[in-house]
Amino acid sequence: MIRARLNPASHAEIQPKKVVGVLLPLPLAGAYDYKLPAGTDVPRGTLVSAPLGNREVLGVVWCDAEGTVGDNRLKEAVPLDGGPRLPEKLCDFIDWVADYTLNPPGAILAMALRSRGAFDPETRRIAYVRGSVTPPRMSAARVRALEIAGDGLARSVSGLAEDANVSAAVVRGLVTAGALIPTELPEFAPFRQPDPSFAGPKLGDDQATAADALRQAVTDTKFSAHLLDGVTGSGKTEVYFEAIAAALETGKQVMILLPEIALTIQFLERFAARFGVRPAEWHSDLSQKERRRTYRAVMNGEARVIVGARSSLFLPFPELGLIIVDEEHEQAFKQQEGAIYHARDMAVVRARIEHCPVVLASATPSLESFVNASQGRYSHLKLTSRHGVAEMPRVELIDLRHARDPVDAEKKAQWLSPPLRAALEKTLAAGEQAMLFLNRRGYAPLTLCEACGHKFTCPHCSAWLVEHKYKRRMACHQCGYELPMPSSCPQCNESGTLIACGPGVERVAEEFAVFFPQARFAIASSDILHGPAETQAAIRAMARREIDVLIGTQIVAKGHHFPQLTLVGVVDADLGGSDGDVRARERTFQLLHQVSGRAGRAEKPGLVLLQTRNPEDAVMQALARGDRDGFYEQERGYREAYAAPPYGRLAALVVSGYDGEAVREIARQLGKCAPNARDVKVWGPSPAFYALLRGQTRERLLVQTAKSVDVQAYLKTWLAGIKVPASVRVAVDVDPVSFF
DNA sequence: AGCACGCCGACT
DNA sequence: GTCGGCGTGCTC
Repeated sequence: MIRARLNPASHAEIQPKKVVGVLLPLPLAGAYDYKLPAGTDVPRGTLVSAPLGNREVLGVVWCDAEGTVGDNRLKEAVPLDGGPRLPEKLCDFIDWVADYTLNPPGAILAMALRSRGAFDPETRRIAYVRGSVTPPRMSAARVRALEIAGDGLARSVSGLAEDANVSAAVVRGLVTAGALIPTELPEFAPFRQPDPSFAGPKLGDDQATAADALRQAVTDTKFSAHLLDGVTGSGKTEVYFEAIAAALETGKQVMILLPEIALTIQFLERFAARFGVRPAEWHSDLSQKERRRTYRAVMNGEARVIVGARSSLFLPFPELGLIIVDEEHEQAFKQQEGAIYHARDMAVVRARIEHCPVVLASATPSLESFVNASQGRYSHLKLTSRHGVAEMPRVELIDLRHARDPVDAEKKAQWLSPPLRAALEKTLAAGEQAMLFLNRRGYAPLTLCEACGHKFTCPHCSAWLVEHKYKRRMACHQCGYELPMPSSCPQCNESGTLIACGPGVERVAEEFAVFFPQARFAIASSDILHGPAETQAAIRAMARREIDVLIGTQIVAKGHHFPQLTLVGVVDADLGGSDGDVRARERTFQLLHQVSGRAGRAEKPGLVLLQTRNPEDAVMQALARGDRDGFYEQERGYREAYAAPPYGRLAALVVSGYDGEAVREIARQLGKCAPNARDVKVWGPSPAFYALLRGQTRERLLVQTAKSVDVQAYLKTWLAGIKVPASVRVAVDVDPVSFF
């Protein structure tokens, strides 16, 4: 890091050096006091280079000096060259998130500074153009290189070598000979600007109404929150594109949050079709260089629209005018590692701080957003009709308790019931496509030995090993532990005694192939399709009708449009039904609703068959009746009755560490020393769902309070009363969404 | 997060 | 006798 020294004027020493609080991107309790160079003062947000121990770290001028450390011990922090500064509203946001999540502010700051070298001075690229000299000795390679360079474009040595299909040595030789002349280019190519009027929208009536409301909200330049609530295929994206257009027209920046990177690829295309260029991206897969480029472009305002994962929340937008959270109900928005936060909720907070609107879009909103909208805190923009002529699919339940094969059936099916098979047959005969959905990777979730009862479990996690027939291995889905598929039982050494229990997508596919040997099918799950490119290829194969049936997990649940897909079969609709999680029912509904939305998106009507053992269950009934709002109302009622969120607050403490006894001891102590307070209940400790995860023992405590209680204050008091050894970690999860 | 300081096993 | 394992603790 470069320390810029100001000119040491002779009387500078006389002036007292100003002392300020500097926040370092480290999990320290608070800001550290540093002196500033004599005669200087800089505002909050200014980036400095600060000596810490024997090294020099990046820091941010944050607050007034605390004065708790003696003046003689204070070191000097030097503002970076060029005076780069984080926007003050970002600093406010970081403080807010730190307070809310009970994390040290430095840990949150670290998330906002996740681009190494973002503040280093910009370098220049050397590129070469054709000069007037032609060297006396010309080879075929030289001729080719100079011919290519003759177009006037400036190229790097390697760039020209590649374009002309010559070696880099040839190019370097031409440089030495003076035939190529060096020029300087900016370090990065500039971002191309999205054009709000590139391709005007074609909106239906309710889309236009919603779009107008959002355009208005953007031009109001004040905080507002909007639930953009529309069934699958109703065109939510086109609607919020209009809000984006409005933001671009008024010179504001836009942040778009998507739950996972896999979805960004097709999003970029849609965006480009509307605005002429792809938006800038921000996610963990970016290279060092791309991060630096994008971070700088956001900070200097060159990047107008950023689409990204939850970490985009902490980018230094100087003039943010709109935040979009698409698929706002998705659990992937909840960061579970390190600082635990919910990106959707924090997006609302950032919008409040930035005085700009935030749009939460979903076909199946989170109950929290649904309640906020119905109570008027958010505007509720409903899109009711599907695009064009498509209608919502018919949903029917198959009661697995009765829909069995006759005992003497020749081929006895285990996972595909007779009604589902009949529907598949009919669909295939009509030349249409089908999808089978099972949210479980691999062949079988449990393998056991018939002879001795041995169950295959992960040595590092309290989880079963899942057989993957395709890879011929057993794998732990929690930590990635794998072993080759054994042929005999490791406990009793018997061979041929291992039996697969329960279905995974691979097993459903195997059964499907037995019944439909002519049908072309593909399995789509994250361990078979490696990365977005392969996923995209499978989706394309389906769209081109090279496949009749797609058998997949979550990854096929959203965002794809297959006009010929008229049947969706859900192999196990009860999966993940009742694990004591307040949100389990909501999640089942959301997932199945989303999967159902894949059927019948063009002019052909769709049919969805849900195989269940609980057809009376409210979730199944609501899905079958297509009564989404009825389900939400009922769910809202439960939450209210039990003072569950959003009618009460929850926070979890997760105690973890490799020393199981130490973990349980700290958890016990925490349970004992929980302060008594009005409207606060503490549950536990009890082992977490995965009591062992990646070798670490995990215990959980749950705090449930009335809405009026200051949970953060309660937790602070509680945690202050206990000394935790370094080998044990206590993570605070405010507003937990899962109980794993 | 680094990096140092500090107590217990296999090496020149 | 030392080099070095990573547990614990501090950095304005």
